[in-house]
Amino acid sequence: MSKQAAPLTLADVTAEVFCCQPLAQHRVPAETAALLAPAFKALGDPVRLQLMSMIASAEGGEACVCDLTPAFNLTGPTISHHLKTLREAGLVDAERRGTWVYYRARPAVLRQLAALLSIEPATAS
Amino acid sequence: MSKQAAPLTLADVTAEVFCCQPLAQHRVPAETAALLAPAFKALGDPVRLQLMSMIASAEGGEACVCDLTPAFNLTGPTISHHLKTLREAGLVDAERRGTWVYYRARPAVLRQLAALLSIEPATAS
DNA sequence: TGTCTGTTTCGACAGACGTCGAGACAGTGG
DNA sequence: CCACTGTCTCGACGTCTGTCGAAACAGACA
Repeated sequence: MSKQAAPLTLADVTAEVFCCQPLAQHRVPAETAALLAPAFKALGDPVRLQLMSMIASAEGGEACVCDLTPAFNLTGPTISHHLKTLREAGLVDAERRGTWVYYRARPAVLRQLAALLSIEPATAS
Repeated sequence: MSKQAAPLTLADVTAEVFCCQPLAQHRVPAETAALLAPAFKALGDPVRLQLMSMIASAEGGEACVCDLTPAFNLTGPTISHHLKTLREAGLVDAERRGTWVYYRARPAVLRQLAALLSIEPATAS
């Protein structure tokens, strides 16, 4: 059961725990890169980027698949596939409540990614 | 010459000009998603994430391909391919000086991406 | 000029990705 | 219990991606 072999993804990480120095200050080590790259890859599709935004900006902090799907000219299975990708990347959590499934963003993970990309205004400017 | 058809990438944008509201505050419109997704996609590979970091954190703000390549167990052409990807994503600029080619990060673009992912600490928490 | 080193382009290949249709599963309501 | 709706999984398809080796290109230097 406990597949130790699985390379450990962001989805497993509590995200508060581990930390990222800004990209431009310290070289990202290989393990960190391997951990974080899938999250960026997940955001690297226009549809998923919009999905992520719709979920993160939804009032109440969560969005129903039934609201997400009609916003695109794509079939249900395709949207579901993209949502799964976001889930596996650790960017969102899903919860079923009755008939509908709700997705909500994981702010801590987004913050980590933002911190990694952050660039301090040039020293003393 | 002026291929209007070309969908306009981040590499063309001055990056100071256009702006990104944080993902979690306003829905990212489709055009913005199409513009920014390639940048995230480019960062969505562990090798490129490390390359980006090595370039951005290099002293003098630039890194030589000759320093980048030996840091990976990959062939020269492969590294060159990844650097091209970063270039086309608008994340880095390249300049040839004599024998060597130097890459430097485009901080404005990184800042844009960071701003997009940034999450304000929950209002009054 | 010719040769050498550093970098990129080209062509090829296996594997991953985005999309779809069909079907399976979950919950609600008759 | 059965039908209906919402969501996900499965299998398939064409395309894109990461990697390589071979070859082309660019500068430096003898």
